Amino acid sequence: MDAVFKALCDPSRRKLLDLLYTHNGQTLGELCEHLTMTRQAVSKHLAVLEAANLVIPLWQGREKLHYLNPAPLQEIYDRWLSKYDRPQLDALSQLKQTLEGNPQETNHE
Amino acid sequence: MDAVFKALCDPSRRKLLDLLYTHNGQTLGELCEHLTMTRQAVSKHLAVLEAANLVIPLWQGREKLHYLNPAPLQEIYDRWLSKYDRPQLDALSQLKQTLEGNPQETNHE
DNA sequence: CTATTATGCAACTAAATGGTTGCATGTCAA
DNA sequence: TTGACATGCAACCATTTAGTTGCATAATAG
Repeated sequence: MDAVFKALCDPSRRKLLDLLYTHNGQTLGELCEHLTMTRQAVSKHLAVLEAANLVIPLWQGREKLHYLNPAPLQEIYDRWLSKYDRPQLDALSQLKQTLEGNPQETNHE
Repeated sequence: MDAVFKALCDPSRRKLLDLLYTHNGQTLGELCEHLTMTRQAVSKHLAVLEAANLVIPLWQGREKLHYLNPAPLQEIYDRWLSKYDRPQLDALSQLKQTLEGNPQETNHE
């Protein structure tokens, strides 16, 4: 899961995922057209995405087609993000209660 | 949003969020007890989390209480992650169709 | 007032990161 | 077969990052 978070923290890599979202199965060359860095730099980013299993490559002759795999994103949500989704966790409401001197479980002693 | 992704990519910072999830409003010193690095290192991590608005500090005398703010996580999901949640985007099924020679919209030409 | 406690600030270091350039390899087309 | 095209590999560089140590400041306790 660490590899997925690492992969997502770079904006260029998130852009690559967005590009594959709108047009799946693109080659390295095609993806390069939408970024301002060299082909090798894009290739490295794709390697990181592949290592996180977010992109699955398929060789077709001399072309390498890149396919988006959203499964790790789903896992990130299910196993980490979803537990923070409870609105009652909202810090501001808790702060308000703290400032009101209203002691409760989640407060510091 | 970039700040939030950056904040999340470090496992120590995710652990801090988890610690605040289980016990909100902890001081720097309390949080340090659960990590193996120096107080200053933890302090830096908390600064990153504050910059991303994931942690909201509240000074109480000489103690700084740290409160979890899950709102940016919700935003990450709503504005970025949620669009990848459609199962039909699954790369493997697309690859299968590609390999079956079944041309479709989402394919490369 | 003095000690101790909780935190902040600044400088430094090692390692990771994001990018480059140059060259090699394999596939397709004429 | 030859040349162009798509990609990979490796070395290198600059910046960021994650951590350290040392010292400063402010609040509480005795």
